[in-house]
Amino acid sequence: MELKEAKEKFIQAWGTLGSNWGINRTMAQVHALLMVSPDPLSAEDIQDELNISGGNANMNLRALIDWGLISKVHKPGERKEFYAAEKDIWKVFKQVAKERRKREIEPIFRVLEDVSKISGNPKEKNNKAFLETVKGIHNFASKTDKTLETLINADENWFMSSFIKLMK
Amino acid sequence: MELKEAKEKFIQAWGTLGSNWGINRTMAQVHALLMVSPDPLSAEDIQDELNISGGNANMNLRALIDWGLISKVHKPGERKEFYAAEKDIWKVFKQVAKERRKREIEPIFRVLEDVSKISGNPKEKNNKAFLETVKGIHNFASKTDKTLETLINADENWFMSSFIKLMK
DNA sequence: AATAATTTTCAGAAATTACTGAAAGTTCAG
DNA sequence: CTGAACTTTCAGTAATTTCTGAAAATTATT
Repeated sequence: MELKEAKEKFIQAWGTLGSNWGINRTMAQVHALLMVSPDPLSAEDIQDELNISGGNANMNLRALIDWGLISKVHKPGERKEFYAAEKDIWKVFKQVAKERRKREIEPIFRVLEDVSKISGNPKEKNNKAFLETVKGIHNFASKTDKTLETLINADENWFMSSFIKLMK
Repeated sequence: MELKEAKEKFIQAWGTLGSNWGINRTMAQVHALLMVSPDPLSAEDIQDELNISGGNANMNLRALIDWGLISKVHKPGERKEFYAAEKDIWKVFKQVAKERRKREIEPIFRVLEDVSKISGNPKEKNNKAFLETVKGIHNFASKTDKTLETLINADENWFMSSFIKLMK
C-alpha cells in the first residue's frame, strides 16, 4: 500500500472513531492529518488535503486548539500560520480526558446534587427508587472523577506499569 | 423539588450526556426513565412519559436490549411486554465498555494493522512520521484493550479498592 | 496609508441523523 | 379459526448538525 492511500484510510478511520464518540468527523480528520504529517501544515494545506472549505477548516482548527490537541506554529519568514498536533497518543488521551471531565462530569454532578433534593418521604417506593439510582450514579461519578484526576496527572510509564501489576 | 420535576431533569441530563458520547438522545432518555422507575414499564408507558411515537420507543428499546442495558420482563397475566433497566451503575458502565470495545477497538485495530503495511523506505521522513504515529496508537490501543478486558471481568469492590490503593 | 494576504465569522444550504405514523406482522384468548 | 392486542418495520418527513462561500475583520508589507 502506498503512503497516500494509508494516510487516507487512517484519516477516515479516525474520523469514524471521533464521530462515534461525539466528536465531529471533520475535526477528528483534521487531527488525524496533523498527527501523521511530519511537518506543520497551513490551513490551506488542510483544505486541499481534506477537500473542505476555508471556513470549515478554520472552525475545526480553532476547536482543536480549544481542546488543547494542536497548536499554532509560526514559521519565520512565512505569512501564514501553521498547525501541528501533539503526537504522543498518551498525552492526547490525557488531554481529551481532562477536557471531557471539565465539560461533562462537572455539569452532571450539579444535576445529581440538584435532583437529590426531592420533597416527600424517602421511604416511599417511587422516591426510594429514584434516590437510590441517583445516589449510585453520584457515588460512581465521584470515584470516576478522582480516578481521572489521578490519570491526568500521571505519567504513562508509571501508570501503565502500576496498572499492569494490578491486573495480575 | 417534586419527584416528577426531578425525574424530568435527570432524564434530560442523561440524554445530553448520551448525545455528547455518540449515543442517541432518546435512547439515553429511555434508559434514564427505566433506571429511575421502581417497576418495569411498558412501551406505552414510555411513549407517554417521553412523548415519543410507538415506532421510536420500539426502536430505542431494541437498541437498549442490544447493548445489554435493559431487558424484557414478562408480567404474568399481562399481554404487554415490560422493560426494566439494570440499575447498578457499575454494571452499566462495564456493559457499555464491553460493547464499545467490541464495536470500536476491534475495527480500529484492523485499520492500524492494515495501514502499517506501507511500501517505501521506512526511514524516509514522511513514511517515518506516519509509521511512528500509527505504531504509537497501536501500542496504546493494545494496552487499553487489555485494561478494558480486565475491567469488564472485575468486580467493583475489588477494582475500586485496588485502584484507590494504587492512587495513593 | 494603501494594498495585499490571511483569518474569522456567520447566514443560508446541504448532509446527516432521528422520528412519525400507518401498514404489516405476530401472538394469543375465546 | 377469528379478531383484538400488541409489536415491528420502514418510507417519508422533520429536526439537527455540519459545511460552504462570501463578506468583514485583521495583520503584514510596501
